[in-house]
Amino acid sequence: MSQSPPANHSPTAPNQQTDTCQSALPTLGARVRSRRKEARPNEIVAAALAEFVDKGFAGANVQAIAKRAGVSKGTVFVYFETKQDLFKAVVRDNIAAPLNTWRDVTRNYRGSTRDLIVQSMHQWWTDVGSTPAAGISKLLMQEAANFPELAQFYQDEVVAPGMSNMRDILQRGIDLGEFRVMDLDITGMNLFSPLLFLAMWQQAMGDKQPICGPAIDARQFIDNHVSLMLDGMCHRPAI
Amino acid sequence: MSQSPPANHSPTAPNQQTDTCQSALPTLGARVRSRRKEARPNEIVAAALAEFVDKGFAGANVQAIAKRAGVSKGTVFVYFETKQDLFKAVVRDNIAAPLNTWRDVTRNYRGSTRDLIVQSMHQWWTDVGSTPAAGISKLLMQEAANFPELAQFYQDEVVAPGMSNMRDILQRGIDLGEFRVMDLDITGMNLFSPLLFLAMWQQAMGDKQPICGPAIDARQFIDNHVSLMLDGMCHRPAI
DNA sequence: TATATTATTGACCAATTGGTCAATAAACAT
DNA sequence: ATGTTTATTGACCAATTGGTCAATAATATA
Repeated sequence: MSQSPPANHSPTAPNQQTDTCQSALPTLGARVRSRRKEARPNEIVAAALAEFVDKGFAGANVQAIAKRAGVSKGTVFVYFETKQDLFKAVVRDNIAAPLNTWRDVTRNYRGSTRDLIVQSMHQWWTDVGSTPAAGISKLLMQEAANFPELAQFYQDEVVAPGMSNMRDILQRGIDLGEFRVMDLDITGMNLFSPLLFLAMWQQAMGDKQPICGPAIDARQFIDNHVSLMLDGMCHRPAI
Repeated sequence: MSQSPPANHSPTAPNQQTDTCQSALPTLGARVRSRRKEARPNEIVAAALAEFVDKGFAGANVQAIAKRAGVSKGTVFVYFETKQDLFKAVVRDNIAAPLNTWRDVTRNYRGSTRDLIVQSMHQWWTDVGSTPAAGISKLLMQEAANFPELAQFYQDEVVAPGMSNMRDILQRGIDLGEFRVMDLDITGMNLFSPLLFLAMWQQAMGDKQPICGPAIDARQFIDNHVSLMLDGMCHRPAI
């Protein structure tokens, strides 16, 4: 599209705002244009993550992303064909890495399954739940309907492996005689969903303005949750 | 499509798309314009709920809302000053009602607290979690940062009363000697957050395309969750 | 130093869309 | 029938924004 008779410039020239870049750090003497082909994609994706998590896909502004990344809008479209492609790159780049290291905890664990669950959850919180990457969950929850292929990707790359890990943990507890027999899928979700919820909640209400009532302490939340899920709320004598 | 320089209009008249209404049911012989001042606001809010939940605030299109409501875009702006005002009306109108009837269950209950929890959760799922109103939670999770006053409103009108209800239930269980002593706030969130998560999850992945792996059965999910939270996963003899 | 290469830019375009308002037609009054 | 009121409409405007591309300046090369 666009026939663009550009010639020298602005032949018609009415009123038009310009897309000024205004790099983040135009300090005196600093190079005005820097050429760093290798670094750009990651910087742009990082900037885009923040903007998308903040505003959602439709609300995100490409120029704002460019500004955050310290480049012009044109540069963004050099490295990513469209806004949608950039969005997909953001999702893909931010969900793959942490999951594998998380699963390794399960495989190499020696102690009781109770301790494994506690440690596994704290680890997930440290590596994912408390990081900007947790915003991806919030984001996909909103945009899943508009990006079915991304939802599928998330399902395959995050949800399925995550649930598989939870099943492994529960099965280990059953095999070792610690836990009673139960439905592994449902119980896995019951066990893990409060963490996902807390992550999304803090993304939405958390460190911004003090919107939410009392801030929730993640460590206390997790410990209390595990205690309830393993021992229950009812009075019962220890075995 | 179609510049339509119709009749006397368009003095300047360049190329311009028209905002056609195209009412949902223009069946033959039907009145083309109907005047129903009283019914409009509710119809528009209902249509807007669906659109906002689907697309988010920024992604929602006022004309699409108007079409869903069977009116023209102009009519929407007769009843609501701006898109933001409409959004606020949607939130306000869809969260107040169900909560009160939900709390009544707690007040009037005679049986065991265990049964109260089970019934209360199933009731919430029926009245809220499984209805379009649950989309509000998903929506606010995304837009809270951009609408701090709405987030505060949600906090005051939904979160605080909801947590208060959970505290009442847990305290009842403790007073009746059913439950051990625990932190009411944290435990309340631990107990309820899986339901909220499931509601948002099904809003995002649920009945649309079969994106998600296996569909989650809410009844089974709730029953399993309550069983875990009250009795725990560990082997223990009944008291 | 001079020349070739290319990463980066920003003015520009085209399409979308929140919001306006004079014209219109459905109800009501006489 | 005739006139008055007003709920509804849709053409229109103005601002925003995803996306383009010829010009530009930072490198590499000769």
